[in-house]
Amino acid sequence: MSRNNKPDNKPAAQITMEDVARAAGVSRMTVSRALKSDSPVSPETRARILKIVRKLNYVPDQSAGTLSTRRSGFAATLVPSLNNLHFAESVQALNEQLEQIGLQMLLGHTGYSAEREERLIESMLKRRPEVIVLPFDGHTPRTIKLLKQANVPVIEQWEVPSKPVGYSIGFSNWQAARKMTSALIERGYRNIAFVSESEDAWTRGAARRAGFEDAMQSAGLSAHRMVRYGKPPISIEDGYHIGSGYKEHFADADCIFCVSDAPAFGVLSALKSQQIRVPEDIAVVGFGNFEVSRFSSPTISTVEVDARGLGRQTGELIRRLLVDGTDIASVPRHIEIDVRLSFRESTSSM
Amino acid sequence: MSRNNKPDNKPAAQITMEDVARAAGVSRMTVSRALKSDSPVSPETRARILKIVRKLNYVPDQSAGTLSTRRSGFAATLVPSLNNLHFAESVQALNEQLEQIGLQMLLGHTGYSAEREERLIESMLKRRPEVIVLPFDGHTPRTIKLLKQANVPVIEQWEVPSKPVGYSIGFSNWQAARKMTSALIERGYRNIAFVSESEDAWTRGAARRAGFEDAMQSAGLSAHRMVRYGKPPISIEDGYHIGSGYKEHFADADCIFCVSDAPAFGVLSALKSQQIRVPEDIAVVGFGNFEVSRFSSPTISTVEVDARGLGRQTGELIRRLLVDGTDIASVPRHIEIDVRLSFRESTSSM
DNA sequence: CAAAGCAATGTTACCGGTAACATTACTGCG
DNA sequence: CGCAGTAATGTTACCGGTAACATTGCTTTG
Repeated sequence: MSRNNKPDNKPAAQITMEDVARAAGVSRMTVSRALKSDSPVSPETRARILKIVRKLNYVPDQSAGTLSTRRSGFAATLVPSLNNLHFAESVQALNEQLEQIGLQMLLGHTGYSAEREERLIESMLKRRPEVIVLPFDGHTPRTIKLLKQANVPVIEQWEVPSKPVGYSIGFSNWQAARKMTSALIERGYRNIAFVSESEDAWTRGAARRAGFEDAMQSAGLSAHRMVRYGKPPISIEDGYHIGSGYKEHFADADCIFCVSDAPAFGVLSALKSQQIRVPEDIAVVGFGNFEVSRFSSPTISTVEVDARGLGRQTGELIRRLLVDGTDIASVPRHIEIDVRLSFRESTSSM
Repeated sequence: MSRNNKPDNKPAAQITMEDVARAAGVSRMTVSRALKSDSPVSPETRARILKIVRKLNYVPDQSAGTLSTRRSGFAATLVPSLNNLHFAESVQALNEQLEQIGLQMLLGHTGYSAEREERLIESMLKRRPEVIVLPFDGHTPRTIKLLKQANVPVIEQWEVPSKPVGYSIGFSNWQAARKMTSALIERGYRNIAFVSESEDAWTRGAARRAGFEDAMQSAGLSAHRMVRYGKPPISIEDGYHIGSGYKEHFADADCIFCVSDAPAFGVLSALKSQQIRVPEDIAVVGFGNFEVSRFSSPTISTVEVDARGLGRQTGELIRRLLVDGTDIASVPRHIEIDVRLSFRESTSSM
């Protein structure tokens, strides 16, 4: 039992299926079958093999399996950043679904850069993922080519793509911001300022800003109160900095609409430290329904987005595409995530 | 050029190295060499091959490479949860380092469960990771056996392991909490309450609680004011709930030490809504230096922990172990992350 | 000028699994 | 009783790369 025939004292050779087969007195193939629950192996043989597998702590090498079956078991997943609870939560929810399907997530973050995205995709394609999940922020032409050539389902998240590569799941940030802006106008606000990142050419933030502008202009109001500061993802601290420039930016404004709850909280904090009352002197509005917006004082009005739900639904979509015997043609190309306006203490109730 | 000999109209065959070799009129091996920058290939041949590679959009299949070289290029990474900015940030920082080294992260979250951790490790071992990074929260016996048998560097993060499997990086949560508690006592607080999760048997929260208890007892004070609520990771909302029970839990306390900044913010928020003044009526202290604790009002005293730094240093450790020609024996088995006490407005300055 | 050295490329075998087909030993049935 | 049918297992080849060694044609050197 404790013999050691092989004199290879180099890299402490891994146990292979061959070792298990030898110990069980069967062929490799039978071991392979014993490990697949639906294959025809006699119960006794299977039991014997599984016992040996456990004893030797044998762990199959999936690279070899992948090579043969041409199924990698990988789901390539990109997010803009993990440094944002929304993305982190959606990744976590997606990961839980993937585990159930038996897929391993390959994670990367684009850092809001289309070039980084391209590099990441290229490097992940080497792993032959069975599905590719990525944020829609606009892609480089080469990225699009790579995605198409990969020949696997592509799922774009968060924003509704103008020209979808494959499937998509999310909501129109433009419309959501427009809706919130219109609701604010309806509540009597006229001089609304908008706070967003300074470099958001490709992000959802830009779509929100455009939605804000459209709503203002449609109502005959000016959308010139624009504050751009901080790199995405814009932080509480960035918001605090912006809020500290109240006199400069917001002296004649009656409401500050922020591109996300993080800067909204920061703005709020800065206003309080200047004794400016919210919502009496000025209203503050966020986007995303981060936990902090529900427990700040005053609580922050915001656009509620269900990030966990988005991750979960992405997982369900993948299941339908890869696992279930679904007729692929019947799977919807786009899944709309609904958003809700939530008015809290940081805006007056009229 | 556009011939299609193979009649396999099933899975739209991927382009392989053979295809490139044929197009370039060389052998597979030469193509393989042309793609490795340090291999001896004539400049002209390499240029010709690379041109074809680009034209065909050839992407090598890394499973095949892995099988042959026995190097997977994977770094298995586990975190308790992504739903916590600390972990999310450390993962992001680690990922940035891994990319530079050319490693792909395999991510999983344990959900604070040792059984889930075991399952995840088993499944990741199938990918033959070159390094395994995981939180130290205590492991199942089988997990430890699997880790040792994997025969690759194991790095335990966040807490200093009692019996390290391999390398470790982090700090003693026990000592950090003890230090903060002692400092609070020194500042005159006597009736300090401690807020933590209800099910933290294996988490760093338990270590912090023990450190608190030890400091209190060493000072001859009672550590009986314990509030346990919420599942890890304890949230702002959990903190709010706890803070709402002020009369019940904290009527005779002069300070509330929370296991993390999230519940501290929630507690603070609940106290304010009950017109209880912080720090005049009672002090509030957190742990972790989350961004929110620097911008709440009052700002929250806390234990500063550099999560990004921990992730980055983990990456550097991996580089030393796998890439650099370092003498492995010279690599330290443990890297201590230093923590700092940060006193802000939520505690009186004495 | 022969022998040695070297740069560039090719050949063969193998990594560790699984698909596909082959074989073997039973079982049931006309 | 012989043959078809089936369950259990074995054999062979292959997935797509790369390690290791072989080969080829020059150049260098004593």
